[in-house]
Amino acid sequence: MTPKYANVSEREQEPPSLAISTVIFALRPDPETGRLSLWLPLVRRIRQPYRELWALPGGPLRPSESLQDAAARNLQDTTGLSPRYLEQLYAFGGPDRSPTPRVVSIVYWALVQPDEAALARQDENVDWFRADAVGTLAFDHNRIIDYALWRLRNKMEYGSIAYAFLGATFTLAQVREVYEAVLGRELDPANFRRQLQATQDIERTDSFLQGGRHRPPRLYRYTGPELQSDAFPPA
Amino acid sequence: MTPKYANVSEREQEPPSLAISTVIFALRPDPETGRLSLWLPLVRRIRQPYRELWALPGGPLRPSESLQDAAARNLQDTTGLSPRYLEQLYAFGGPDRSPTPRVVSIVYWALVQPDEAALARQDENVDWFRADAVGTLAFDHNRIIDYALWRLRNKMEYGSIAYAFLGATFTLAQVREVYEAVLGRELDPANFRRQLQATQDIERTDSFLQGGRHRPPRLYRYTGPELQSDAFPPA
DNA sequence: CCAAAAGTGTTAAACTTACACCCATGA
DNA sequence: TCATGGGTGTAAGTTTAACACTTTTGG
Repeated sequence: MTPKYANVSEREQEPPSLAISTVIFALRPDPETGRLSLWLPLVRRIRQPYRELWALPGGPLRPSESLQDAAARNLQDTTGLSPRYLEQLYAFGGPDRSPTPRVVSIVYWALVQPDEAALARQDENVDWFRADAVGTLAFDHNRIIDYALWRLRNKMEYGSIAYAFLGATFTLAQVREVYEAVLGRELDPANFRRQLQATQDIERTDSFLQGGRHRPPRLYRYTGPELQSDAFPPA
Repeated sequence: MTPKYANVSEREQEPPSLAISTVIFALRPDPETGRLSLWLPLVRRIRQPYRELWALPGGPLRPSESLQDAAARNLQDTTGLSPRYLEQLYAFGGPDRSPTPRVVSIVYWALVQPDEAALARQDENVDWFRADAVGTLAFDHNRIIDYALWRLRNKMEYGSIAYAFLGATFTLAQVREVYEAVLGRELDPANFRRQLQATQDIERTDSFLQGGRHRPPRLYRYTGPELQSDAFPPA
């Protein structure tokens, strides 16, 4: 048993404060290659510490809102989007992750659909970056993003989160593109399509996506369990 | 956008306080059937709210310790054991999980080896319970335990955490017993043994476990990646 | 008609699963 | 020597993975 306070200076420290941050992922085509890739919004810090550096969107927890609600609000404020998927990532709280007053951050990660062009919400202090090229960020935020990426890829391996990136209907090739963008490797179209169809999570519609350069692919609809639903993990 | 404060009473609330709690799992033989089952220690609350009810061990975060360290200390204090495995579980922070002042709890889960008989550390206010029969606990602690169990079983499916329950050497049948106790179903000994041997995580020793009633089984040693290592997930 | 993506078929290899069987020991 | 858990063998069923092949559209 250690004594209640190791020394006087500790006794006089304030209790650590709490903040909520969010890693928001969206897929958008790379302006150069045209292939889908992962992007996320960052905000520029306007005060010390780390003033002028980019950081994850975040803020304090309000008295009456749940952790999840705080994260969702966060996301709404910085992107204007509603999350299709929102889940707690991790609580970061090392005594040295922030200079001076200690901050414990509970971090959420979210997936949003980009097509709503709301990606356009950029200004001097909010911008989107490729997930694999964010530069040096404030605090331990690079580490946080790495972890979020790891978790995203993990979930992808055996999950239905892919649909959180897509609209109400989609082609099987689009689902494959999502997987390829997130996992960073190519997948066999033939086998992939069969694996998808083997899960009961999607259902074919009678529509086809017109306007492509070749044979129009059939559209499908997600019918599996509620994505993200709410508050709690058992995903 | 919601207004900054919904009403005056909210403005006057204190910021939520932070606590660390720990779900500590150990395997011990059931006093009746003799088969291994999951147990965890709980502490009796000595103050309101929920006075006299059993609850997860926990306490405040000290100024200079990391979240992980706080959880480890917690565990040391209540069981006298060091965790072989300790990982963050989830942060619980609904505005209504505790009457009156709001508390955000960052919960860890741990696996310990029971053989050190330190299970004996029981007194009026600390006792061990079967994980599937804890009764009604304080706060949302039943829910937390359910989630910890879910996560444990999940990790078990494709992981090497099983070894965290065992000593330096063990028989393959012991590993199987761990799996059976946690997953709650029987496994084919023949196939299970082969699957274990197929992973590179264990290595055979030249010793055999003597004293059984039948043919002495060979002892093995874990040689895979550090269990639990520290601070961070990428398990 | 041609290029290219959509979509189907086929087969070898890998991995599960179930269960028969032999082995070695304490009693 | 027998009962029992330790340990090996094996064959059917299922899943994965690679890739050839047919279909349908826009140009």
